[in-house]
Amino acid sequence: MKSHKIPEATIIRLSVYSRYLKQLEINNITTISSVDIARGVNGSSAQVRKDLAYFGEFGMRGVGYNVKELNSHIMKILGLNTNWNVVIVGAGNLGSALSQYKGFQERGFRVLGMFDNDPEKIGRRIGEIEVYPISQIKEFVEINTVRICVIAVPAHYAQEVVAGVVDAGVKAILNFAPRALSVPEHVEIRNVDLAVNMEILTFNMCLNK
Amino acid sequence: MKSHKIPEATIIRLSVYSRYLKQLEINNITTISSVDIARGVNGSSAQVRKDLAYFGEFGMRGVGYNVKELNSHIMKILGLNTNWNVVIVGAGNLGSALSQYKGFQERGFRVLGMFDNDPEKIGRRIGEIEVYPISQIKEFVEINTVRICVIAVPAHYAQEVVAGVVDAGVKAILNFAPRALSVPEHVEIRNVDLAVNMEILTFNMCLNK
DNA sequence: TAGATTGTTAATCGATTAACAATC
DNA sequence: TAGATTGTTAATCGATTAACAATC
Repeated sequence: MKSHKIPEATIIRLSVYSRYLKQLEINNITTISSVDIARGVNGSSAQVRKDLAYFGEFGMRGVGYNVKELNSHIMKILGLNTNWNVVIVGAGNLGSALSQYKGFQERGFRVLGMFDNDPEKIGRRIGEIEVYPISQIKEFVEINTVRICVIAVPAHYAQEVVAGVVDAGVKAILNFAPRALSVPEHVEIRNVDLAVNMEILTFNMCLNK
Repeated sequence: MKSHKIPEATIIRLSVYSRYLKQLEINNITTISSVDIARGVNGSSAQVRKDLAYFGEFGMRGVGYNVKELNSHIMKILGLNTNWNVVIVGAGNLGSALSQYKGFQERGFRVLGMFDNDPEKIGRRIGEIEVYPISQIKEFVEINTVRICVIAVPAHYAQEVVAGVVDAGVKAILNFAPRALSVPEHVEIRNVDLAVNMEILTFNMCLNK
């Protein structure tokens, strides 16, 4: 893996390619060209080849890529050759929905537990997943080697939750709270801001008229 | 609004600034500098000023920006000086959670109805919001002047849903299904891919060791 | 006037696209 | 060999950053 400085956009696309390749695998397609990958994901073939070139040579000139092989390379690049344990903080509507989200399971993300501070919610089960008191998160994360935490709490709690889970040893945070959060340098964070996405739509709709 | 070609990244940031400014308003802060906005959203002050400069001059040299005024300008730029009617297709866990999501309501997005093809779900209510049969979506969208549709169905249904809602007159789609969708040119689409976000985290975690 | 902060320009940086030699 | 498609380089395009004159 000759990682020099990989654009984040490349990583996003690799993840999309991977899902598309998985689909092809299921349909028993064995070989595909960069042109056809591009078609499948609404991209350009030059970009597909460039994205892959950051990591090696996975194709065969004149032929294309072996679907299964290429996907397995990409999965490895993304760190998905192993399962990842996840906890979710916030057992509200969003947190509960995420705990059941099939798209996580399919890609090897296992939600082991949810955490909340509401006595009403603690002890309940959402599907297979139990809601624990937030006070137990540190122990839980340590015992279960959890590296990823999803934050689905109201915005004004989010920074406090970060402090707790970072202390517990979490290395990556997926944040759904609409607020900028500070994390130590060794912790990865990504914000999924649902309203922002809506607002890009309204902006563009307003432009086009 | 001197829109020439605005980077999408700028729109995303405007949306984030806006939410931060709202917070300041609530705390009765009346004036703020680009440096302090940047601090509040983990950005740079040059970028804040550049982003705003695409749309006009909203500040006062030597002083800064009036919080309330600036936010009102940004809201207008984003098309948020009015409410938007929304329907959600897919009344599963994710769709249901989104229908209750406070972050949408706060920004003027009103979810008027949910649609599904599962007889089990049709007729149920999630909070205030009723689940209707998908067959009624066209009529519903027309009667209620719905412009935005959220797609929260399994990936293999998504393209079919697009056809239906575009036909019904929807102008913008927020897609949670992990699949590339084709839409006519006059329809805006944005994909929120939850697994992709997780995978950027795992990629980065693997890089850092 | 002195200090602060904007709006804007120019320089830098980075990502995408196009083109093509290599090669199956 | 002819046709196809990769991997890679160079050219283009676009976004970010730095710097500073304008001005409150």
